[in-house]
Amino acid sequence: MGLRERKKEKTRLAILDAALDLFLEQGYESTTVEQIAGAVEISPRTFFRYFTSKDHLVLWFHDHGEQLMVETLRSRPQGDPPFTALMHAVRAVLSDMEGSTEDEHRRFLKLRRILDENPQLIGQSVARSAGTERRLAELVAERRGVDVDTDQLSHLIVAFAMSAMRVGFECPRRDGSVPEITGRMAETIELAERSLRPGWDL
Amino acid sequence: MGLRERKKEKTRLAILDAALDLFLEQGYESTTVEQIAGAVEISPRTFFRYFTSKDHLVLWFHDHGEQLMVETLRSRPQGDPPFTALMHAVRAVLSDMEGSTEDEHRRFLKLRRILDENPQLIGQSVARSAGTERRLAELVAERRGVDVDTDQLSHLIVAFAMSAMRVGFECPRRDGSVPEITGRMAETIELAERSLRPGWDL
DNA sequence: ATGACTTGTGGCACACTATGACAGAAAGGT
DNA sequence: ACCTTTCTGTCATAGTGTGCCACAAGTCAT
Repeated sequence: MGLRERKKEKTRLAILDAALDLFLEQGYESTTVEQIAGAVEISPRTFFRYFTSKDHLVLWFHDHGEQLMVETLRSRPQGDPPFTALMHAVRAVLSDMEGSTEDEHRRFLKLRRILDENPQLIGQSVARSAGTERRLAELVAERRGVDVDTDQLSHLIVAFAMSAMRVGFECPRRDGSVPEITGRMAETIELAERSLRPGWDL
Repeated sequence: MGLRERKKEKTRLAILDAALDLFLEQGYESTTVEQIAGAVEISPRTFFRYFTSKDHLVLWFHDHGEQLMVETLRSRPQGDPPFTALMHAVRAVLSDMEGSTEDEHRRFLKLRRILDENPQLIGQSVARSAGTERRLAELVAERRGVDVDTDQLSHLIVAFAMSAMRVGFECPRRDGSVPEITGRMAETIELAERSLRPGWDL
């Protein structure tokens, strides 16, 4: 990896960290792109070359998770029932989170606090999920050998799986360390699995 | 109802209709608030007094549905299992849709086409749901006699119910008349009910 | 009807997000 | 060193959304 790419990654993280801190200090809405850019000494124009929008700062985590889920789902054996395969994908996201660096944990916890204080950002995050669900539904439909445009169950399977993940992520008892949070998310996932009739997703 | 209120309602609908038509003609993104305001001969400033944002034009339907769901949920007997009560609320939205005027049906079908062509708007709509889910979760938690801030199942019940509604609304085979659409949504809801283990929501 | 009172409207200024275009700086490869 | 590719800052611009104030329109007395 050349100097250029290392520098870019460094800038990306500097922007992210500066933004998260500013959001926590003075709120999301009242922090401007100009301030963020100023804090890392880049021009506002350059900011938009690293993050397509201000919202994107809070969605980077989501984007990472989505990519991981899609990859995991693809790698699961075709014999797995679709919902089971999706649950593996969700657990892959949890493991990834547990296995990441201290810095990333800090960012994640900051992000959580910011989302907590700005419900409209949870909305943005959920909005992002709409696209994710579409992509996952295509994979599930392929597994089930049906047409994604006409099969409702494929969509329902994905929607339930994402619901479980989201509830585990955002819902109750928000504080704690990363392992505590992932632990609780795992509980929610199990709760969802227990709630469904065996064989419903075939 | 005085002249003033009638006039306001008329303006509101004029804005809505003009906007929906413009969105269909030339796309959502490339239609500006100035154009919409021009089409109904009001100032752009006044537009924002009727709709808080451009997005809000596409969310008016969602807002109406949410209000109806909350009211219906409140009116269901406390003895109903929570998910059952929610399903009644969803069905109330469907009946309301079927029972509304021809004009409203036309608006609804236009909106559907617009959402279909602009996936990011589905995202916005889903984002709106985040707030709705929170409010519904509070009602469900109350029914179950638990604390909404610590009980995951209450949130999961709501998330599953809203998933079913959303899948039915946006997913497969988008065309058709209003009764056809509500009919398909009803099917999806039943599918969701069959997928869950009896008594899971107690 | 005439007046006083309340509410809606238009115009203006303004802050902010986001994008296109171009020139110059920095990094990569030879 | 040289040339190419990629990144950066500056400038201009479009569009959304809000506060403010004067004015018009609807409302409600007498």
